[in-house]
Amino acid sequence: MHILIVEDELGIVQFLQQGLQEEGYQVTTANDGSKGFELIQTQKFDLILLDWMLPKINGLDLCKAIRVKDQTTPIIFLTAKDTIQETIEGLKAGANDYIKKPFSFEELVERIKIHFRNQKGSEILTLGTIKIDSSKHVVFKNDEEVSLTQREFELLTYLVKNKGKVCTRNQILKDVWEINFEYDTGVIDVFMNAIRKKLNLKIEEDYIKTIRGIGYIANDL
Amino acid sequence: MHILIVEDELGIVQFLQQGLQEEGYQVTTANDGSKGFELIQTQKFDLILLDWMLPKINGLDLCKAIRVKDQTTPIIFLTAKDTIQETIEGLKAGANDYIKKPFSFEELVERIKIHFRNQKGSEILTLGTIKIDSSKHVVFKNDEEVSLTQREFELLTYLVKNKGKVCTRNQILKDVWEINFEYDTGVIDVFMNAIRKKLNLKIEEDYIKTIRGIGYIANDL
DNA sequence: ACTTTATCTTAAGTAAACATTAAGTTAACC
DNA sequence: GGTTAACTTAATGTTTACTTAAGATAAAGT
Repeated sequence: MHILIVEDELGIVQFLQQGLQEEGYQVTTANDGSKGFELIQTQKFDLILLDWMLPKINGLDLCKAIRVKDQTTPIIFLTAKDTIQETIEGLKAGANDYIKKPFSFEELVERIKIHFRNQKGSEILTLGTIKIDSSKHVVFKNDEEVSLTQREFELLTYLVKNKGKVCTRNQILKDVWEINFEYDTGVIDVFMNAIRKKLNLKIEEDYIKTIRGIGYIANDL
Repeated sequence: MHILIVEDELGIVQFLQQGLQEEGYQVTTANDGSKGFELIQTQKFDLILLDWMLPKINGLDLCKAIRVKDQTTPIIFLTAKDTIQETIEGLKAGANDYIKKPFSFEELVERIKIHFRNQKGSEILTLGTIKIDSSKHVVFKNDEEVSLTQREFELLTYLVKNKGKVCTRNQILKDVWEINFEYDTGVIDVFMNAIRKKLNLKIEEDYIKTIRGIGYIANDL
């Protein structure tokens, strides 16, 4: 789960980043509104924490800008403003939640969890920095989208689902290609090559290793 | 949209009921926890407003009891308690939001809307610059009306409702055409072609992408 | 170090899936 | 009952992915 923090006060940023990372989240930070906006254009986040008062683009405008393109990613405002009118403005701009400073870290974590539990099971498999979202049929490496064909996708998914276990060529042929008889073909090699190329995986010491004479194995490092 | 209010202070109940009804919501009330629990067993609500201090069963226990059976209906706590520890307890029990008394009616309404907009049928669906008004059965692209036939409309709506998720050909055939068996037909292609033509969507890099070998996916860009 | 064998890599041929058009069929409306 | 619009089927064209095959490279065995 990848969280973006857009906040200019360094103390708060560090406090949040450290705390959220300890909770197991991947955290990216931006110290002003326009930097935050840039990050959102290029990367995919699962949740956004937004300060109200920000240099360059303020939180409210940033929130509106995000919502033009993306209505789904949860946005939580962090703010010292505690007038009701401004709370309402934020919610109207498309925010999903609102926490007043000073807030307790525990409460923030609980509120974050609420938004994640609302996002129903989109089953995301991971292999190191590789993410596979089967409902979207999309693969990310370091949050960059990589386009795979049907077979490439199936093969990669198969290896990742069997992470840590050696998959023999015959098993792969049986489960991915549905070829149930002995058959000498080089198809697997060709697809492995394509996957490694597209995901930029080195043959030696990377997430997918070749077990000579047997097959392949996937592993987080 | 049907809202249940579980609250024992008569003044607040009346204030909320009247206000929410003016906003167009259907409102049902319960003045203690056990009565609220009974209502939930027998009726379906779209959102529940829950007081913390209640006769018979308190709000926290009621919340837990609801969540045993139903994990999805949004629950918002209304409470005078403002200690962080208790806020957290409420969220952990499965509540989705938390408003401290005294609260502004406007803020409450905005928070209610947040939970509804996360749910289904907000009547107007959007896909980038495409707007679908399902109640009026009308589609706009860049605010220009586009006339679609029944099936075209259903197919587009289906894809947009499942925005971000791949819809397989079989799913589409099942859910839009109500064909539940394997059947080789090219109907989907023909309608996709019609939709793309009418909405002027390019095959590459547009709101509706083809996932070769699987189906189609709609996405805001 | 040479041979053997397995895997990697590339390119070209083949097959499958999709896009597109037109014609045929059904259903709705006047 | 005739006419129109919508839906489906079928045929053709186009694109993309899959497979085969063959040469290059790397690992294991002698």
